[in-house]
Amino acid sequence: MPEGPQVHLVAQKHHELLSEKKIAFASPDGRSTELAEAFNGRTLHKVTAVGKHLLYYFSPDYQLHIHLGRFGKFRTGELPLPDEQTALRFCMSSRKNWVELRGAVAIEHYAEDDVRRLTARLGPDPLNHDSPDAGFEKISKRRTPIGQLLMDQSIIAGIGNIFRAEMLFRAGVSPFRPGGKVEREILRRMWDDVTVLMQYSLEHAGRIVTTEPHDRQYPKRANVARPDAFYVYHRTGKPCRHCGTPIEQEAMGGRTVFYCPHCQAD
DNA sequence: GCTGCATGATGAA
DNA sequence: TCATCCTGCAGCA
Repeated sequence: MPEGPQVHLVAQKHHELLSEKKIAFASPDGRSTELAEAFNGRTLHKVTAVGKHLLYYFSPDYQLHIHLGRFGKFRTGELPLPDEQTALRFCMSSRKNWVELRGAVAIEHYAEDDVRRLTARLGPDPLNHDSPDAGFEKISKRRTPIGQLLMDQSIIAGIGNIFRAEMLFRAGVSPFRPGGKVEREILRRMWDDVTVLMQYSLEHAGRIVTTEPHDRQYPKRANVARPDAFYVYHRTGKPCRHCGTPIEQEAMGGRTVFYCPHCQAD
């Protein structure tokens, strides 16, 4: 499900719901029993996000690291806990609220060093007001297609398949152009643009809308189902909104990239 | 009921 | 580059 903004939104929400509360943990599917026991009864102080990673801070050596992967999903509610426990990986609750987690890739006990290692291997995150220079530097040294580099979390943290496709279209850059062939000025413009798009998503319940104008009215649960939210993502065969050329798709690094062959010519 | 696919990431070859 | 892990749902029979 999640690209950067949705993860940051989860961090905000869980912080509001659970910070400064004593937390009870459970691992109904038994995969994180040990961790649940180690954290049980501790007080949560802060929830933050870096790229697509979540960090729950209890104390320097008791931090909880969660990565949702492609399918991870949270649900929240007020006690009592729901009966349905199918595929339920993890549950955190205060005296008032519960948070359930399914499908996540990582639920881990992090000490200070682990957190340092994580942040060290992630590139700048547009939502954390990082300087993009280190990311630009890496891109300019590579011959790998820019479309693939943008998905690499060690180059820029938080971008996923939707933002990758949409930011390239909005910049008129072909996903196949080698990283080193994308001028610094263009990189800068793409970074600024995707920062705005991600910020918008963060402020609109995680909805991603890259077409203009951004203030169009959308129903609450939109996205892939909203055909006019995107320029190219999942629009294979449909006419480009700018030039009418059919949108194309291609496999790139095991993922599908969508682009307009005319507006994003090499 | 089955199949394939989806906003992710890793480790082996 | 490929196989693998994770869940849910659309599309099909």
